[in-house]
Amino acid sequence: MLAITLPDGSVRQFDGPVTGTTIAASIGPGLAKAALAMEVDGLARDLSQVIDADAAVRFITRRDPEALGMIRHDVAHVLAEAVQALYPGTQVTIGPAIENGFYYDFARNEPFTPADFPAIEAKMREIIARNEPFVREEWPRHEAIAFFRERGERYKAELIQDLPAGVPISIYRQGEWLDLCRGPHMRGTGDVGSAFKLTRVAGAYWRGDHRNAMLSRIYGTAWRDQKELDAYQLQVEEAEKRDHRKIGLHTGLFHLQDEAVGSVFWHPKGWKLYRTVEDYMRRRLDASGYAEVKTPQLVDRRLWEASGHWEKYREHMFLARVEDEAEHERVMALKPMNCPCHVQIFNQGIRSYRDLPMRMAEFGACHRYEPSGALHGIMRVRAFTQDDAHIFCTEAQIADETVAFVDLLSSIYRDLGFDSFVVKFSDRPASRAGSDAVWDQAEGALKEACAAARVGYEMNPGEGAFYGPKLEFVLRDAIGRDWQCGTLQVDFVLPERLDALYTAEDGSRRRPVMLHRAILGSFERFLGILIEQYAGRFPLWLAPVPVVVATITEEAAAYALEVVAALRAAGIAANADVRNEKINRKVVDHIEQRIPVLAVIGKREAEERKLVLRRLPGREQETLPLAEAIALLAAEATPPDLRRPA
RNA sequence: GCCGACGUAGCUCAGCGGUAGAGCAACUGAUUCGUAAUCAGUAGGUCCCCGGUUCAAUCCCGGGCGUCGGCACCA
Repeated sequence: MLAITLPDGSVRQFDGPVTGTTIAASIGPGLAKAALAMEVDGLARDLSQVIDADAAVRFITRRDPEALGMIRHDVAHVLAEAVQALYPGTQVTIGPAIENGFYYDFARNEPFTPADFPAIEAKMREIIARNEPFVREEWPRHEAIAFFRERGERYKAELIQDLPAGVPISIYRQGEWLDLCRGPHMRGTGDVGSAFKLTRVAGAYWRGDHRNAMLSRIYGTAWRDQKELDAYQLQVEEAEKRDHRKIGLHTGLFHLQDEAVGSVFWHPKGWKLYRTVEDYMRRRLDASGYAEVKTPQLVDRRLWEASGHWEKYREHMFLARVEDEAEHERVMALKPMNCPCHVQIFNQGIRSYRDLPMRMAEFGACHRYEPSGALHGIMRVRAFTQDDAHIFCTEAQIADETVAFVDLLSSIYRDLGFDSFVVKFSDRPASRAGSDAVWDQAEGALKEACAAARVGYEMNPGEGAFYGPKLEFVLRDAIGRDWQCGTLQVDFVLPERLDALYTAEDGSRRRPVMLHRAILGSFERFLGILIEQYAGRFPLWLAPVPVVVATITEEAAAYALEVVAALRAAGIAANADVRNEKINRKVVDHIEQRIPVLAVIGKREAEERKLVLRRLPGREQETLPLAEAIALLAAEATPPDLRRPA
């Protein structure tokens, strides 16, 4: 006898080992039809799996959250079978479910192109229509390896070989085709349904290592039903409209061009936005005990050699070779970061423990020769400005400084419209400076500080900087891509390399710890994300043109110019639109230009000295006396930090 | 950097082995019109660059540059 406990607490007895299929059937025909897989004592399993001991069982149906992952995983198998059927000689590798879909990596001499999709999708629908059951088998390891080797599947053979000993080698069959897979799967290929679509092809390195062969990856999306797929595609289209590259160009914020790849040409409106954010940041830093500095752009290679950057990042630095009068060549580098220069300022004179913590900030313009494939709009560029600062402090001060930093960062993100963000903790990378003991200390200090600041984080193993562990504050763009913006890095190495010292209370000379920290990260990246966050329609305090005053008739033009002057006097960078166009046209134009507030005036308003305010792209309007309207707009155009009582 | 796709007017895009087209924008004129595109006209292009094939290349081929999507990288 064995007892199966169901989620509602009820218990069913069975004479002997049973499959999920049998249990589901015993509960009812509806469930028997709906159950795709099950969870046995909390672990996902095939429905066909035999249960031979008392267990808690929960059935997974199409409605359950796990179903999406299963559909995507199963459709990846279907894709692999279809591809091997159509393109003999193609080797399979791995094909996981991912956010919104799935992919499968294939090894094939000739890469796929989107033109191949219709044929592949048609073949996939055939396989799904056949509804072949997924059948799980466990094979002895050597047999599995021999089998895949014989079929020329060297990647699969390698995968099996590298599976840890003791892990069962499970094989899933779907009709004639089979694949190594951990499972679980749904009942058969028919459960995949028809709400899937291949989306793109891409190259991807085998096992994510650039020294390995490049495989051909096919991405797809898959959903429970057509409605979900349609909704997803609509969402993707909407997200694409928020793309900062499109909005930036369209609303005249900036442009990029071939003669300065990776550098931004900021136009007047974009630069206004930039300066608004910079001014805001400067006020926040001033109020938080930071002292701003400015350091050289071109610095002799000696300093980069001393800091260790030369050895590790020379390839990614812009160099300038100059000859002095004696024809000695000097190699200078455009600074790729600010920290070594900040240490030079710290090292001037003799520092006391009384000077610590010393918070040294710079809006530091940096250049890095980023690999061409990494460039992305203004989010990943070769010339950028960091809101950088280095806090020179004692080990004992790390926790307090981290707490203060996280508070400041949270407040700033909130002001700028980001209520939530992800924190990642990146610990020691394989290639690093400093001893393990120093790393233990640095990672420990940062973890303690996180606890003190009550910051939850996810681990990002091996992703720390070469000189120390880091916290990354990650924001997401419109298309769902994650970007590291803020960062806090603990560094015991650079003070050592650049010989930073202070005199302690007991008169001894000690090394300060350096905390490298940034909140926006780079202005370029952050503004790119900000544009996507607001779809180019900023709150009044950020908008380069917060208000446009549009006339209905030329008779109102004089009043319009007067209103604009009054708005500007109140600190609102308003523009007038007195073009000889219909008001309908003006409304459309300013919606497209992402102007947040349109003030419409005609003869009536001019006579009554009023303003009609319309929040674009909305349709509602309110009519206010001029002074009242200006006061309202001025309040809204005030940066949030200046709105708060001091 | 690697794999793939793409590069035509300011923007969005169509097109073709016989030296290019639309819509919007620009400019000119008319219209002064109360909340989601007024009408008419004019002008605008080394078809990314360099080679090659061809009687002839924007189109085909090779190389380069750039952009886009991934991968790798991200001090």
